[in-house]
Amino acid sequence: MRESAAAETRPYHHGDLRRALVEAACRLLESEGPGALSLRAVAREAGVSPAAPYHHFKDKSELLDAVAHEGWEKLDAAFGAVRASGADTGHLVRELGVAYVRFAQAHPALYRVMYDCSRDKADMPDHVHENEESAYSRVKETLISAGADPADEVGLELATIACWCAGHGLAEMACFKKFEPLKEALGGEEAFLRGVLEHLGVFASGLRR
Amino acid sequence: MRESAAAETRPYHHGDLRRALVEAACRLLESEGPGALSLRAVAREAGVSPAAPYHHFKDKSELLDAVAHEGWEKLDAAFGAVRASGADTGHLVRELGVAYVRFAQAHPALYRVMYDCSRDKADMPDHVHENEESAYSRVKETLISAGADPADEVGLELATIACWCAGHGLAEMACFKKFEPLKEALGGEEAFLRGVLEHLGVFASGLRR
DNA sequence: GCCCAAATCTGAACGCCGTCAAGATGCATC
DNA sequence: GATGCATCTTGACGGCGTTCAGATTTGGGC
Repeated sequence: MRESAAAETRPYHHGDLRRALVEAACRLLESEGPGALSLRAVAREAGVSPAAPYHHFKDKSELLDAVAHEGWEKLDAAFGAVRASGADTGHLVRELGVAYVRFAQAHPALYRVMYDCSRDKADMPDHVHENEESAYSRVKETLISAGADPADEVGLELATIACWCAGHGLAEMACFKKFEPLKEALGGEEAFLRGVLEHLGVFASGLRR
Repeated sequence: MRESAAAETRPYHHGDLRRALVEAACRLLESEGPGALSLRAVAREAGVSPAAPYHHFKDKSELLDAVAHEGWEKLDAAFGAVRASGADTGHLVRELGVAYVRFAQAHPALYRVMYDCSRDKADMPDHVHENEESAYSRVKETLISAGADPADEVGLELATIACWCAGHGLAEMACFKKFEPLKEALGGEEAFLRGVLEHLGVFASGLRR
């Protein structure tokens, strides 16, 4: 059994317990929510003793880091799909914003873990800093292809952060029941999201100031 | 001792244990961070047994709700101070945004509890819905006094949400070390905050579109 | 093919947590 | 002064994160 894993490092006893633990954690996260994500429960789900994870992760938080990393890569992929979908450049930034919120809504518990980890380390995950394929970099690229001046590094960075603020803020607001009447009045969630993004200005014309 | 409290309901044994517990929780939150905020630790800090809180709160989460409520009222007060400071209406919305981020930075643990509670209940706290003195309402009023059309209820609500998204997003981004070089390049945090807000469009002219 | 050191897992234990039931304590009213 | 009730304590339960000693498996050198 389990031939799909055990591909890269392949440790000793279990096949690849490290990977198995991360997958078990993601499974628990989707099915039971973030409150149910204890180290012991993950070990149980992976069919292993409560102490076993400590041979692969220093800490519970280090396991959560690995889960969060998985999440950021899924977000990267979602952004990649939007850019590959061939929407016209003028609306691409807004579409990334919508995709971001949709991701947060599709995986709310994972999204929460992602930011909890970031806050605890007072920074975004390493792979967002270094990787040119990261979701953050994709936003920056999209801003450039929408007409931003690549030479104005400061302005570009500020615009990227602004997009990120808007996306994260909207993702956290969109789940509040308080706004459901408004969503209905606008004829659905999609219209709500675009409505808020347009009122932020940046997303209206793809780029502005 | 303790004559400032014991004003409203005034229970029996302790003076006002309910209030004392909330205050103890806030104290722990400021001094030890959100990770150290256990029910038992709060009871210890308040000088009572671990089971005593259960006569005043159904749950740990109900105690946290009370702490969060305290936080939202402090935020209301901070917004009230900005509006009373007499900054000109054109920049008031941006100033509220800056004040929001400053609040989140001054009380990071409390800010986290405030939103954790909101997410758990899938909504903002009741007093934000109902109270005309709430921080949320103050943003809306400020938008009107900056020139928004009070008759366009949908547009006004969308603009208010947009402000809230921007503020919350910025508050969560501003603490990431990733952006420190940029802050230095811009000559300080204040410039960073205003820079991002301006790139969001809404805050630039107080209102747009 | 065998043995050893190292890597991996188990089992039991510690202290802390949230929560609950039963009993002690003190206030308020009659 | 006795009664009743809200309040607080004590002690217990199961679950948690973490550690450590010991059992088990593995791959590499002979």
